[in-house]
Amino acid sequence: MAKRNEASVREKLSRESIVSAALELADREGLGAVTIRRVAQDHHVTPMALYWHIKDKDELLDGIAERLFSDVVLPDTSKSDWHVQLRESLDTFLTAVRPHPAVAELTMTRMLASDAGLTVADHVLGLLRSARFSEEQAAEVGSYLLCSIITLVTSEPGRGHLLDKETREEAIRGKKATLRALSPSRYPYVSASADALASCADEDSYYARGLDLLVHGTRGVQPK
Amino acid sequence: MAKRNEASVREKLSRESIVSAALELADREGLGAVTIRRVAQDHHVTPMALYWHIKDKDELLDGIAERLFSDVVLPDTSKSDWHVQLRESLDTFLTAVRPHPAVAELTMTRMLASDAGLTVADHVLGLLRSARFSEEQAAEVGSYLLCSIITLVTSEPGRGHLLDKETREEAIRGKKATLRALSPSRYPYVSASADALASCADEDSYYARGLDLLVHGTRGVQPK
DNA sequence: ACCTGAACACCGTTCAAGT
DNA sequence: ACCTGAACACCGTTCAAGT
Repeated sequence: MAKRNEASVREKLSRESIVSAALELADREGLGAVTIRRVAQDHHVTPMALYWHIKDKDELLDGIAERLFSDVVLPDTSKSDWHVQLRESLDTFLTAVRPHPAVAELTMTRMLASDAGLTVADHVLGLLRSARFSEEQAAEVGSYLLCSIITLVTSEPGRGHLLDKETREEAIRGKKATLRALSPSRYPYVSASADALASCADEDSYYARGLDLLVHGTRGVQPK
Repeated sequence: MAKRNEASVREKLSRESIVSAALELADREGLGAVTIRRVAQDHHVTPMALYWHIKDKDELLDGIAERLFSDVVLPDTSKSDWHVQLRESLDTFLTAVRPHPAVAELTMTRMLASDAGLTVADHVLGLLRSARFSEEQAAEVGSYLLCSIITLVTSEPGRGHLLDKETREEAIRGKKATLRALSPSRYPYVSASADALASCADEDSYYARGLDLLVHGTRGVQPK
């Protein structure tokens, strides 16, 4: 077997293979690198070839978002309290999204545009309805909660959409330096928290606290 | 006085006037319409003229984000409980951002990149420190809270980044129809909440509940 | 100091044409 | 059914040149 580069290993052109290539590209080089022309290159094909399989670039982005949603493995509805189940469900969504921070934002506007996304949304809405939220309240809170999970990922300190490890650490060092150089009299709290603002010391506790905040918050606005 | 169109009314070229033009353009036609070339047109000037006043497009976006932060009027530190003050502070940020939903997302990654943004962040961090959050916890929770305010705006149901009123209402009607057409057996809760998922019935209560959720959530993760 | 003209290396997309 | 070639209307940005 001859050595093959990643491009030549691409399977036959199809909607699925196009989405896969785009997702991998985004994971490696960021969403900005995802270009009709670049994805076509990965398949050794002209840009226009893609248009046989997808309507336009937006449909490609739809496909990526759908991929993330279909990675969510919803827990079985159990006998636990609704807020325990809610935490589990949000956690599984988080687990699906965390490996793909560069494309996470795509899911925010596309939750109701695919079967996979609808399934996740319906599940969360169901839990909220079981906690006496009205149809309207469940809709607003539910979609906000899912978007907030995305925000947790995209706003994680130290995630500057930078991809390769060295560049990222270099950027974090720079950010720390900048923040530490700030006037402690003008920005006492920011300069005191400089390191933590530049990069997340412990990802797991960051995400755990984020989930706790959202679930506690939801309980706080529970009707009745 | 002769009638003048909006373009001819533009003042002399400067960093500030460029940012103003870009912000107005984004408010009218969305962030995608903000282009070096379009902003230059508004000033009756060639695209390259802008590069005398700004380094590149990213600096222009920085300027827009800074504008939003400088619209925030932070409340005086009062004798209220920290969580009451937190709610007030988040609310003033929300008030500053709500008129500019199309550019709200720009502030998420630029909070610590301008004096105005740093001032807001420092204020929130201070409140959290007063509630026994550690430097690290305050950093993570504080920046997440501010980002969550943005998310509240950008994920408001019915905000499809669409600008003119008729097009937007047409889009909402379409969205409602699509969601209502969904199989009630597969997606019982989504179809029951179809209308509320497509558009926000009462913006003020939506935002009030969002703020409540975040403040309750923060209290829920308060140390000790 | 401030702006222009021409050019470069990119985009997404259409449309007629090939097989 | 599936892909190509050429073209169009856009981008951001550089660089030498003008005033």
